[in-house]
Amino acid sequence: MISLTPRAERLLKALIEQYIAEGQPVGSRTLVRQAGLEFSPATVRNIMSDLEEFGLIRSPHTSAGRVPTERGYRFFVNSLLAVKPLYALDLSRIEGHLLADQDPQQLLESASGMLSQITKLAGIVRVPRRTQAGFLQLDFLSLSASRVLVILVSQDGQVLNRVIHPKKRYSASELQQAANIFNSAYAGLSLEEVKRCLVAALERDSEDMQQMLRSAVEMAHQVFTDGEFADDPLFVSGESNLLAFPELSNMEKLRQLFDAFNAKQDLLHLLDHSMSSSGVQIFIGAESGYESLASCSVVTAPYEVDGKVVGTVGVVGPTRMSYDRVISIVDVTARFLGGALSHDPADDA
Amino acid sequence: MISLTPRAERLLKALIEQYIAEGQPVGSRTLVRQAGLEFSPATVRNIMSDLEEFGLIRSPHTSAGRVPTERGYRFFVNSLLAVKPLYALDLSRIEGHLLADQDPQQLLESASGMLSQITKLAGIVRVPRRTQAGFLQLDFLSLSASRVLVILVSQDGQVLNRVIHPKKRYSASELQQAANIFNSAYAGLSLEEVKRCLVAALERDSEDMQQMLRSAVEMAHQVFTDGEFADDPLFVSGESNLLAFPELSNMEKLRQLFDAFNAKQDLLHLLDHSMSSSGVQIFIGAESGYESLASCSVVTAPYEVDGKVVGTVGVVGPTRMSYDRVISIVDVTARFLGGALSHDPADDA
DNA sequence: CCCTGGCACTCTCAAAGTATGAGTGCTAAG
DNA sequence: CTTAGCACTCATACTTTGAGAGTGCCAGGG
Repeated sequence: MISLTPRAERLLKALIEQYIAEGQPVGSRTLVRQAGLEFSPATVRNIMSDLEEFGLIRSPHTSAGRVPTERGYRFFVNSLLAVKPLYALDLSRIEGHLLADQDPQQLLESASGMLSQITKLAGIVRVPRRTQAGFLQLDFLSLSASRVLVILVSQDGQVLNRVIHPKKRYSASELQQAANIFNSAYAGLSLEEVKRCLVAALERDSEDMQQMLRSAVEMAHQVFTDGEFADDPLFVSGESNLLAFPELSNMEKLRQLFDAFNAKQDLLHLLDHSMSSSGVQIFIGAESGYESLASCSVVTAPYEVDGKVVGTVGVVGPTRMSYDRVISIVDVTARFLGGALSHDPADDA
Repeated sequence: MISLTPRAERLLKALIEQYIAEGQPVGSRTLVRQAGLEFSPATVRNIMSDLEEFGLIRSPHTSAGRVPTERGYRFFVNSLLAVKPLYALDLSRIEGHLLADQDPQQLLESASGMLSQITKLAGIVRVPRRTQAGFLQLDFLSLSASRVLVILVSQDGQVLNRVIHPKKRYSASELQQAANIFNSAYAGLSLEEVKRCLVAALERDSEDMQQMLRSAVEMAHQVFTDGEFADDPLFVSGESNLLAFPELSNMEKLRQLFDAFNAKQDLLHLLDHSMSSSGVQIFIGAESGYESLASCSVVTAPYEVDGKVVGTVGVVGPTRMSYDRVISIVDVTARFLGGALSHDPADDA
């Protein structure tokens, strides 16, 4: 554990705040002037020297001021940061955006857009995992002789659809019948449970199973396997905000970063990981463990629907970001979003 | 109309091809050497001088070679370009990508991804307008007391869903009944016709209309108005490919460009416009009419499903792109995509 | 009349030199 | 422990210089 004198802490805090605000390496004199410190630049230099030994700050080169290291940011965030309450303006903006429309998908998407607008960074929202949602209805629709459209609806209003190609051909009424079987058999279960039941049904000896039921199971199983959970479960917006930061103007890295936004793989892992703990989480630079997010920080917070954590909202930006402001915004957004998505018993009061 | 001597045309062609290949202003000597011309650099300079007067090429500065202007590219594309047949490799790659899966949404998305991969530019695909698709089924599902999930399925397998908030509360069976009314009344119509019918039904005096039917009409109408056609009708991919082009490394412009990709508004207009004419269309630089696409070119081709133009595929890149190659690729992609989406009578042969 | 070699000229780019200023580390005195 | 002072370092900006690429124009030759 790093332990610093109160003075050193104060200095580090001032330095990081100054650097976050200006983006330039900050020197001893500037720091004294700007932070109104009651000791001299020389003293500041001595303290800075200590901080540098701790690995909290570093000089980009011999005679430029100091810049926080990732470790410095981490210490700052852990020990020095006083999260300010949000301005009423921001609060009302968040609330306004999240109440505008109630369609879950739209809500999630607009949450992402809102995050990027307010923070001027990239906003990300992890869509609730379908596995946890409750099963509501399954539909089979015949599109052509060999193509059947399967529509799966969960209780929270999410709709998943996929075209499958069953080996055998089915009439419209057969399809209807199959759907009915499922809808009565699986009513009220979670999608995860439904999936388990399907696998179990498949493994059971099928001799005594109605031919129809068996086909239905096979069809439904096709829906549940293969890529089902990868169905665009992530909203990203405001990537272009990141182009404004000079520290990210390295084309090579920028490209990596944008590829990561497109592939979504890394981000998904990160968000899923963040979903397991509660409250705001912050990944500074390499802490995220993803090459593509080097020199970026990610601030996330899981959100709860009806008391259960189902997804995560977050923000991606350069390590030099206003952590206090971003943290509040992400935190509040997660709360509001959860609230807006929850099934209030007094639903339409 | 610009008319050039054959020699000047040949020279312009060589110059533009050289510039497209290298990205550097091309001088008289390089041109002679590279294109194997049988006259001297001095002669080339004289001709270049003429071409410059025509506004087909220009010098970035006094002593750099010449660079094509937009007008030059336009002339090149119109009169000089010999579209090469595609390499078998590319052909098979396109075909492979577009046959991999048959789900229409996935197909469109993978077409966009494939375009960006093969051209190393940004790929865009305009999703078929729902208005033209045939109506297949409508479903009302009650999510909670005041929220009803409406699922609309078109004959091509597209699924549209939206949550509405009817004023009155309905039981599950009432909802079912309403859906039945629609499904029988509107079977086989196009969505556009369905919409017209709904509006007409609303305007008709409702005294003699069953209360239930009336509510159903109102509900369905809610689905069809408000944002329905704006439902993400555009796939964009490979934006990050554009980061690799030095001519687009101006952060300000880059940002504009990426915002255009996100907002999708300008692109949509452009693609819709391109849908009205047939065959490959090319917008060079300012020709597109959109500020954000300045110094970019867009190559598009509409695709047909069952003989009707329903959407557009395209590619966005810097004005300096391999038009011949890109044109073939976009053209072929449009054809394959249309084919893959069409309902072959021998559907599952 | 068109082509070509030659030549002066222009302009960018890169390298090298120079000044400047911000900032440091160290030391010695308070 | 703090502070003032001083020598030192180094990035940055500016200038100079030379090289190289390329042009425009002219005058001679087919």
